[in-house]
Amino acid sequence: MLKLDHFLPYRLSVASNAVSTRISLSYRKRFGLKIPEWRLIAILAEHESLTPLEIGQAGELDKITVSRAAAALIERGLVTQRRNPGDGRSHFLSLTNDGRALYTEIAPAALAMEAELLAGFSADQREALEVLLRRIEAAAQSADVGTAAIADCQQPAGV
Amino acid sequence: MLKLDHFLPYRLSVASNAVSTRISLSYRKRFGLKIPEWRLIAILAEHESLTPLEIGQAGELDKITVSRAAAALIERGLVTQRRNPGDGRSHFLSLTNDGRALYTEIAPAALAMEAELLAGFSADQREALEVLLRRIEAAAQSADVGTAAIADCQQPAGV
DNA sequence: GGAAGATAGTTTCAATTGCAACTATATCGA
DNA sequence: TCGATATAGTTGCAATTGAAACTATCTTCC
Repeated sequence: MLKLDHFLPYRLSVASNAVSTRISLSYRKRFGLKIPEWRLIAILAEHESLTPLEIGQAGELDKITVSRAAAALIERGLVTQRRNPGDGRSHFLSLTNDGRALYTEIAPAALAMEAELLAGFSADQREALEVLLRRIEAAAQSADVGTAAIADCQQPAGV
Repeated sequence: MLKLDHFLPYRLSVASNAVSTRISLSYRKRFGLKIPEWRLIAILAEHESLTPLEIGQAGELDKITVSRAAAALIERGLVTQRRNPGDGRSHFLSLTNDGRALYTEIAPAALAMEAELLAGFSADQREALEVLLRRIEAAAQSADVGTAAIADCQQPAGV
């Protein structure tokens, strides 16, 4: 019989919510960033210049979320827009100097938080955890396709 | 430097969202249940009769969520309320026969879904995953306390 | 070269969610 | 025993979120 307490989707959700709540609080309080905004900054920090579509693909964000996060960050002067010469519907986003400066502040804090969460885990355990999470994700997504053919599916945000 | 793709909170969130989305879709389509409603049913199936407060503690649901889920389930005749002789502010909730019948339909489906997600995982791996998730959850929550003393804190739902 | 359909991104509207305020009951202390 | 405070649960309101509709541009095909 099913025991909720040992049910994987439940445990996964509880763990993820605990982590998200903790991090979200911290980003918001210290930097005034919501999670999708932070995620957008992290992606741009790694990729220099991307279109909203590419950002969505890189960070599992739906296009609405990217659009709103980008608007907020542009407003704050952390991100800039450039025309995309190859496609007039689109545009490139990149970090401003201020955006980059903020990132160099946040990144260490984020890594410290991660370290705190993983304190006491061996390198092997960390590696194993990542692998397991990726496999579960893949299984859930492939199952999605079988369940309901969702073409332009929106995905919820998170950390 | 931080790589989002290998950042634990990110991976955890992405995996959890993938699973939640998949399951949520399935529960809603097949049984007309939202996630907190399903969770409430699962808890009552294991505990016979509980107050909303106890349900919240058992299932990491905040009191508002329990209240609304219970109202919806009572409306559908899947759950009943009984006075709590020991405390007039509170009441006991339990499954009706219909509720129990629904549970016996859903539980196997839920377990099948879990099995699908964990297909190819060894028993050791499953065990390890659960342990890791619990430890991360505990770490995130103990950190919470340090960050902001939140007494009657609300928690987001999930699967 | 222009109509038909596809795609990038934004906006609008409805549903969900959470906080804060509220009601009702219980407990504590003088 | 009664006033003050705490607790269980609900409700109102504001903020967040997502689906669908919309605008603008691009591509295809006649």
